[in-house]
Amino acid sequence: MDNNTVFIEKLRSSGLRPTKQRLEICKLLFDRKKTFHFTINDLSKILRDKTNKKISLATIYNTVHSFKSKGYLKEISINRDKSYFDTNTSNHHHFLDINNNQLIDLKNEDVDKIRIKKNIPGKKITSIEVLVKIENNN
Amino acid sequence: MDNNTVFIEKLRSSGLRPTKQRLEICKLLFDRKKTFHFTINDLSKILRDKTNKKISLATIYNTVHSFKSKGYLKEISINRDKSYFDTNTSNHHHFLDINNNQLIDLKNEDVDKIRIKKNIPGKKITSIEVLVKIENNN
DNA sequence: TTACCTGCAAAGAGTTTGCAGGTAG
DNA sequence: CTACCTGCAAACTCTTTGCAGGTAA
Repeated sequence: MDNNTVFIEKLRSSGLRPTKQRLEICKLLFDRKKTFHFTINDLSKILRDKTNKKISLATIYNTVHSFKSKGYLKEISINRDKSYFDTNTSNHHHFLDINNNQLIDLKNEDVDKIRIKKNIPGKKITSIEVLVKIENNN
Repeated sequence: MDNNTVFIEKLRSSGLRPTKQRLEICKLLFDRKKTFHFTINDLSKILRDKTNKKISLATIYNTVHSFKSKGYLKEISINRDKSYFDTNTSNHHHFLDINNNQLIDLKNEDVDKIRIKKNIPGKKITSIEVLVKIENNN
């Protein structure tokens, strides 16, 4: 199964038709070995540089949000300036370098298992996210 | 030393003159036993209800931000819709109830000490924040 | 009196939405 | 052919800023 088929499948399963623009987005997001952290604005700029034409924000937003709903992308809340997305959808934590606002994945084995000793009646835990802020040593 | 004196001191040490409006804000933020989590919008509404007049957003923003810089308030990033602030400025973690977007403090002893086994050369860790998302059990 | 503050309204940034023409199925 | 998609621009939300009159010291 080649990449293009995979992308079309990803789009269809997210309830989206495979269009030229969306396939470009897929290529950028999913055709890579390493995790990719990005904002909508990053994505828009990279797409413009790569394809030499503008893919409209409406398209980028609807595609990214559909992927997020389907679980193909994860949203990370690190500040309220922008939304950050992560192509690594597994459970994992992050470093945030506050000197350049860059996210770095922490593998699960890099963090001891976290045990929460408090329980809220009637509620269950759905996720545990650790954000480790780092800065230059100087 | 009565509360008012404390508030005036807090304002002055944050580089702000004690004005009627700012003292109202102090009363709301610091005259309480339990931690208070709020957004600027919450604060604005509560102040309007309490004092029966509108304290302008400009005043609320500049006061809250000065308190934050001085370390009297802490900002918490949980999503990009709004900025959340916390009157508990000690190191601690949070539950986020995703059914009602409510924050609940986790005392330090409720979470095992977190050890990060990965090291980024040239960088040092400045903080470790855990966000535990919870939802209704049903 | 002087520097700072307040309230208002306008400006900004990121995101979302409505619409008219275009494309996948 | 129909439903969905694209690009554009306008609308929205939260936050920040500029300004003119007001207030603390």
